[in-house]
Amino acid sequence: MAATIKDVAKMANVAPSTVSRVIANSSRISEKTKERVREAMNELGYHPNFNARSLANKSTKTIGIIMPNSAKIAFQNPFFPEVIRGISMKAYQEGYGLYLSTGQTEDEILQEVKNMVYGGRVDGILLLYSRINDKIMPFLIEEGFPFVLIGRPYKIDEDRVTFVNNDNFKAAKTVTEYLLLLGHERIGFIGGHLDYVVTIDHMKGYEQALTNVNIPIREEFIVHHEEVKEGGQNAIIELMSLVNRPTALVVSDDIMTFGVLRMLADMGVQVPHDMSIVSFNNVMISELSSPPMSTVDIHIYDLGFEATDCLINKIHHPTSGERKIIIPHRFIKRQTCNKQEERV
Amino acid sequence: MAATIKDVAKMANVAPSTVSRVIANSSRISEKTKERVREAMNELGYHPNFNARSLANKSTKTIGIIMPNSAKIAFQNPFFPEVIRGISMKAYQEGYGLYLSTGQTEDEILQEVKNMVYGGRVDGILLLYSRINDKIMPFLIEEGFPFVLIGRPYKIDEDRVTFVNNDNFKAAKTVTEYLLLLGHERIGFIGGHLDYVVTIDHMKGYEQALTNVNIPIREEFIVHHEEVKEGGQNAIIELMSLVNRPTALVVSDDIMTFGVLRMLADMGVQVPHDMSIVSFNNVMISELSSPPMSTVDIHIYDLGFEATDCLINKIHHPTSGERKIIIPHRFIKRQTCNKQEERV
DNA sequence: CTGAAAGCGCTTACAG
DNA sequence: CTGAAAGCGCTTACAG
Repeated sequence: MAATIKDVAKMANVAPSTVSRVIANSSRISEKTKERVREAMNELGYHPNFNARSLANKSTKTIGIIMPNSAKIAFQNPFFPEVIRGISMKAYQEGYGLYLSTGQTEDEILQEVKNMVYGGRVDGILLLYSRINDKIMPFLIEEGFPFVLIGRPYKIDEDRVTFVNNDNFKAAKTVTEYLLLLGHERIGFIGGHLDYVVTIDHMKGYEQALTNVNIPIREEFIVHHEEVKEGGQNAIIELMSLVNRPTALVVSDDIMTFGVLRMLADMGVQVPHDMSIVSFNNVMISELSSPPMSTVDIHIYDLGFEATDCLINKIHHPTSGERKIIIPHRFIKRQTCNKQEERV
Repeated sequence: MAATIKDVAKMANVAPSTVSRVIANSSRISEKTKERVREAMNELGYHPNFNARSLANKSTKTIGIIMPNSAKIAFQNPFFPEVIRGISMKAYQEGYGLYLSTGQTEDEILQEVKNMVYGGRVDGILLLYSRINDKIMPFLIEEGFPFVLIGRPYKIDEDRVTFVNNDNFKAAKTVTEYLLLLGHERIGFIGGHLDYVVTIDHMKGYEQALTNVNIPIREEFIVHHEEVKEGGQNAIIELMSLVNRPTALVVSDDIMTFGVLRMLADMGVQVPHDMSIVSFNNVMISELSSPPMSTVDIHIYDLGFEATDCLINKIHHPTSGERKIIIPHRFIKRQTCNKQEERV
């Protein structure tokens, strides 16, 4: 049906191998024949067959993107589209395509990854999340397959994986200190599932800030929920039911904060007057909350962009060492934090 | 490196063709040899090479997803992640993979589509948007390549394309009538770029509702912006600067409505007391606006799911006719609409 | 500077 | 029920 390299060769009166070399723009072919071949290609509307090329080349020029149980959780949070934006931009620049994981459970995803790797469907993989006891990363390490993690590996394997991350510990410590300096002493923490390394880092930063000023860590002030939307709302119910409520909150994710703000408004609790809040991510919509939320911009787009850069590097230079990149964060002060007055 | 069909054949003492048939689970192979071959496959950790299979098969088992200039606009709006969720689910069920467009300009995207089609990179394509004067769809029609449109084709080509859409005209008409029935007479419309068919349909529905009750359409009440976030905010400035301001608004997109609500709050305009608003999409975060927005749930997930179903059908039965599917919508009343009192 | 040939790892008529 | 052979459309040593 479609024109092949043979058709072009015939029309240009050369061998198929020559056509192939013209496509690759080999310097060993004369300008004259290049011209002739190119004309034939245009004439026939020739386009190289991707699968044939991949098979012969053992290179697909495509990157696999692995999200945590894709449909259910991941795409509910604007973090993922935004990180994919960054990935997409860099991938396009470098002529790489994007292949998306679709599995729901971890086992399904692992199976997909195996198919990608063994089947030669992608040249490298981007892991968009970091979870403890995850099976995907160990598999990739074991296989020596090029991949880059967005986030950081938990404890072990630190030196065996390239990753792009924020300093989430420090960011959480800083915003907690900020609340402390505003006079808050009863500060709660709302985070995602403790399986996620980012949650752990946020929590540790929060705890460290409290410990540094000798404020004991109160278990009941720390709540975790997996679902970002309902999670924020449920967390608030728990926290506001305490006899001794917190006056300020560190929330691990902006979408959770939307839930928190919504629920607080329903309860008639004024933010920031009655409750101060700092959050993380600064996704596109964060500035549109009511009131606009103070949050840590983690430069999600850059995470994706840099990770893709690293990955493509690894694909091209498999033996180059592992890299650890920290994308700087920036605290964006908006209107969800207040000085806490002394009022017994 | 990786085990091939030949290695398996050797180990199981059969011909490569037999191994291939075992993979395809051909009924012409005896259970005995199937068992033997499968053992060998396990032993060797065999996984079929994807590119070889695609080349021989002329089928890739992957679907191309085309978004409007991917990075910049598309992923800013939760519509796209949500529709991809639906796509992802159905694709996974049917054993299809997802390949994402990454180009930024229309020309770049068209080039990508050509590569996908001519290069045999995907078996079918999902167009996630419908824009007038778009070059992608005509190309796909011309080539007779399997694709499904989410949205509807504008005027021409109605009968030559399979599409999955909402009745956006009717939905817009209904919500406008709702505002009318609440006593509003000065109703504004904020929409996306008029290139998008969905914007046109919303606007026509809005206008029809007004015309039906003999309210003249006022140009200055209709504003369009492409950017969802800034768009909503800019639109409000324009509308509130009018001498005779609207008392109610039909807004084409929930994220725009977030911008509208934010800006209105800054201006001290009370919603719904001073301004009623209805919106479209009901994305995940819509219920978390302040106040929670009344919006039309268009079942985005279903759009993606059904479109994928249609596409896979088309891939399997290329000659079956074109289908037009309308996903039902549902108006979700929350707290952004009020009865309009008579007050000169 | 160019060509003939082998090979990438599968599938699928064809033959038996 | 199974095998030998040709073919999918490229690339790339090897030779000249």
